[in-house]
Amino acid sequence: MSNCLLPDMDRYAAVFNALSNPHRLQIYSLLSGCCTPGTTCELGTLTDYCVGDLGEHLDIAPSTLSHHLKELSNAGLIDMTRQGKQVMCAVNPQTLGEVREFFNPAAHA
Amino acid sequence: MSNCLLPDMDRYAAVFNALSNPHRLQIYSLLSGCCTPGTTCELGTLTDYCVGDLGEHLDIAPSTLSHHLKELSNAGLIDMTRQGKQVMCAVNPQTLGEVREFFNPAAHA
DNA sequence: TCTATATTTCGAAACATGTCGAATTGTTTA
DNA sequence: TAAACAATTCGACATGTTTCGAAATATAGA
Repeated sequence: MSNCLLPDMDRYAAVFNALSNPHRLQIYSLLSGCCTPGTTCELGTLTDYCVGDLGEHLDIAPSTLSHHLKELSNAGLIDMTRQGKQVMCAVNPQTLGEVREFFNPAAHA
Repeated sequence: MSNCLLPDMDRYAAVFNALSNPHRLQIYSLLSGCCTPGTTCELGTLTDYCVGDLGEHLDIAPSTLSHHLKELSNAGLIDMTRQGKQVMCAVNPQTLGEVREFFNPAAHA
């Protein structure tokens, strides 16, 4: 059994590309539960936000936000599900696990 | 003490940007010691390569390789030091540690 | 000093990205 | 059904990225 990651190179590159934009990284951090305004960091506490609530933290046009969310979703970093008028966003835990392994491959051997 | 990462958002975005290109990610993986040709994965075994040796794995022009190495270096992901005619490249362990914390912040609390 | 080897810098072309406003789609409530 | 709210799609523009070849720089050895 190999930990070899080279075959997945393009997929990991796409994941890092999704995190390479400050706005997208901020979105991902918010969903990761890091530094919710008014709280101390409760890391590992994944938090759901609807698109509109995310927008209140970001100072970008709704269309731009939508574009960034699509990129995060396409990369597998977040899941988006409609609930009534709103669309809820959440970290995809499986992809988070894969990225952790990428940087810390010995830890799961 | 807070694990808050928001102040470092732009820096992390720059790190992920450096890893967002398949060629750069392959360079970083080679230096990380993952999947050296002819070996099984010996992860955590950071490996040094000179620029020319990296180029033999990549099928890109030397000038392009040089550009990518500069990006990885600027992001703090690798260190480059000249040794005679050659320039040796190696993973910067501190930045690797910071990225690990980004995805696994509870682990060091 | 001259030559060979290793790497970088420069300039240009092709391509991708981030951003917005306007228009559109989906959903709930009056 | 009509209006209001939430989010997305589309088209356009400015900016940034990837790539190369040619030229320049750095080092070692004859």
